[in-house]
Amino acid sequence: MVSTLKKYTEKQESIAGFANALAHPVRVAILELLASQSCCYHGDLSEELPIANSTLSQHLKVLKDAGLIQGEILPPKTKYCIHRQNFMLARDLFAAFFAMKIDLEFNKNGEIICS
Amino acid sequence: MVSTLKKYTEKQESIAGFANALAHPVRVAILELLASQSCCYHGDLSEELPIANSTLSQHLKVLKDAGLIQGEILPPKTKYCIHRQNFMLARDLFAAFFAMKIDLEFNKNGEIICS
DNA sequence: CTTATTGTTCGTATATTTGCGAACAATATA
DNA sequence: TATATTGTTCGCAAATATACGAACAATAAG
Repeated sequence: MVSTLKKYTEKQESIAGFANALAHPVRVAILELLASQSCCYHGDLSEELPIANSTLSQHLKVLKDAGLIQGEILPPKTKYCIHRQNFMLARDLFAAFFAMKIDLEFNKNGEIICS
Repeated sequence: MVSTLKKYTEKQESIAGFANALAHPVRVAILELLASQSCCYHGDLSEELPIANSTLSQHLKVLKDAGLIQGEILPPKTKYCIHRQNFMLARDLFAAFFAMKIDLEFNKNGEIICS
């Protein structure tokens, strides 16, 4: 890696990364389940979700790689929890992003007035 | 379509859909540019972003299909704006999602205590 | 009518995502 | 040691996503 030419800001990359982790409904569901129960075992999640066990493992890996959850192997079970600090980081990033000022002006027909 | 068996809730699907639109840094950048200038023409965006024109069109289509922006053809130019209502809807969905209660308990070693 | 301007769509190539079953790993138990 | 339990990883297939240049469409300008 000679030169790391950054095309986007760290923040943009971070938002995109977290968004990517949330870009599948089952992963949203997983996070909601983890949050509602504080912690969950793979087996608990498996019972609630309409996907194969191996597929669940993959989605959990995506969430883990994104930093939104953490896993702990307690053989023969595996315990997953929300990664509180990163989850809050994601929350703040999205909040800041969506707080962008959107100053649109409309004419009396409801059409947007552009400069 | 005989039966529409829903595997996930509407909200989960919506969050995943909006997240998918934000899952690429250039699309985050596009929204930031659109917000900062209220409106933008394709050409304005093209100058700011490190991608080919045709690629930009595709990303704009993703954002449009997700409902986050709206486009208006004013030949020979095309004007894009943030879709204010849907943008705010996305903001609220994410805010509600991230507002989930995460009640984790920790022991004195900083390890998470699970039920 | 020809040419220039501005974007979109098409065709193509490559990479990533998603999903599943089978095989495997690690431990506990009989 | 054999067996059961719990998940992960592997291998494969199908679908999507990403990117680009070329071709195209629509209008304005010469």
